[in-house]
Amino acid sequence: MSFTIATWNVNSVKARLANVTDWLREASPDIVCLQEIKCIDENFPREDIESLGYNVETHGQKSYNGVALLSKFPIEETVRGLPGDAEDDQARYIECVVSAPDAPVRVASIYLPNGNPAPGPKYDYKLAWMERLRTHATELLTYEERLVMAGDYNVIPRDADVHDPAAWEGDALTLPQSREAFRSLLWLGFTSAFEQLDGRAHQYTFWDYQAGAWQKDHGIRIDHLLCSPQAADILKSIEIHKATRGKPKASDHVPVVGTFEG
DNA sequence: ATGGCTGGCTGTGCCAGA
Repeated sequence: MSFTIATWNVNSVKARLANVTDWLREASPDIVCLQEIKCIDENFPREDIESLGYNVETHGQKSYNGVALLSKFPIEETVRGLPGDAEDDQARYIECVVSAPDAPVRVASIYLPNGNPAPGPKYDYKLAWMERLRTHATELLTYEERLVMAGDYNVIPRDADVHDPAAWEGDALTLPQSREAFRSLLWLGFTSAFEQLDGRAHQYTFWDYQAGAWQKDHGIRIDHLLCSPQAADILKSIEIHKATRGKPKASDHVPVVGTFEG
């Protein structure tokens, strides 16, 4: 039996509620990682989502950031916040164990810091956050279970993942240190779903609201699904739901959906 | 084009995003 895991940075779940519920109805993903919900847990439109058949876990924050995990399957346990820094109050990580068909799958919804301007304190925070993620992922991989870390990584992995590499030179999303930190995550043993199963150039997941970026297809690919070996073994396909970017009141990101055969 | 949209907020413009 197959199931799907999606990731989508919605850029405010309240402003995007109609887009989100429309897409959940049309695509009917089994597990969904949301980022940038931009609201506290109490204000998440829980009933609207639950009525579509989802269990809901949130890790919200006022105005900024905020992540959530939706699942048609039961959610057995939840971790809120990326371990490793008790001082960090930004809601950028939630992890759940979900009772997927045949076996549990551990799923993390990740909103990695943007890091601009670089250099500077925001870039330092980004790199420190990536190092904490690497440490946590290293521990999770020792469980040898199905693990998918999906989200907005705010890293453009290759020059082929941006319309004009020169225009992004020096940006925190492309700097060599950012790419190296992303690659070092993969080297732990993760499979990046798109690069493994598709890998084509210029397949974007984000288009800026400004300067007609969508109309000119000036995008970047920064939303990724990273799979542990046990998850990669059952990964069948990966799809970027580009059409959602053309809808009224669209998020600047689109969903990315992986299909797994349990 | 060193920021041209969009969202949140206690705001009457500013910060953040990528």
